[in-house]
Amino acid sequence: MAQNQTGVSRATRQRAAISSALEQADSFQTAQELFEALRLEGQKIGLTTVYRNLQSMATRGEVDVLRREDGEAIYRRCESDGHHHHLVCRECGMSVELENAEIERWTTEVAHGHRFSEVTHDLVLFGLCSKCASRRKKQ
Amino acid sequence: MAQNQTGVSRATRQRAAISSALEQADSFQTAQELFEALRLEGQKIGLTTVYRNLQSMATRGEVDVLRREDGEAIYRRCESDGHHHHLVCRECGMSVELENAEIERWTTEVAHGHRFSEVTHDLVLFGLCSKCASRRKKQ
DNA sequence: GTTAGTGCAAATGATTTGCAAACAG
DNA sequence: CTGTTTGCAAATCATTTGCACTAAC
Repeated sequence: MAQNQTGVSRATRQRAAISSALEQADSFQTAQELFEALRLEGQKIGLTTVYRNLQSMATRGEVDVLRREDGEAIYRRCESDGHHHHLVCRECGMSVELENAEIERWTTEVAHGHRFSEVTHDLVLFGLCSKCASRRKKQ
Repeated sequence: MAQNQTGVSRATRQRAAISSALEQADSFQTAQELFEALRLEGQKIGLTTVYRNLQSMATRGEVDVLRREDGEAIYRRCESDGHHHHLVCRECGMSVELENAEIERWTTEVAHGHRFSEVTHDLVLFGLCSKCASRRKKQ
């Protein structure tokens, strides 16, 4: 958890590699997958470093974190900066960013109505993208 | 995963105890918490049994399963039988069941629009219930 | 009696942590 | 130089699995 005391953050080769890998990906992926991808592309990096950087990036809001149906965390660098939702392929992780102001309104209203405070919400749609669906048929 | 071959299911003391504990609870709780609660009330039961029963109950739709923000699974026997959403206190697990037909419509529409199939969705609101909020202020 | 269900101990798998070495500024 | 970041190995922690035993029906 403890990052550092000065609040300064250094530009390391590893962090750059992780950032770059995230930029290119259009899918949500697990820390382990990201780690393997980086190793395959020849990067020298440790799994721990991947976890630590993803965590700090998530804290800074630089990446989005979701939970797969099995509970494993998946990460993605999204296009839109603000709050939004996702439609995610449960097979390949490919995802689409979604927005719906109506839902935002409703959740706020409901939260207040039940006297809840500090409410956040997450809406995730898991399904099978068309690519994965047709790949399945063939086999 | 493999349950049994006949499809028959036996009424055991342990399953009854779990069911009863779930009936009484108005909160989502982890398997471990449920296990401890059962032990405290004097039940002789194993943690594995709790996990296995929760799993089969979830499969049969007898309990709802959610993921806490840290990824841990939480369970609850809900009032409404059909599909619904939840407002959950992140401190005590207390929860409210929610329904919103508009969201159902929208998610289906969006899923189709992006050519996704077999789409399921989950909307969870995590917050602080009024009890936990006031408990916090006092301390 | 048979077979489903239980429970312990051990295995698994993701994520975290301790700590010494490597590196950025 | 000085403090941050890394990376390995070891520790955690939830969850699952193997297997011998117990208990439904």
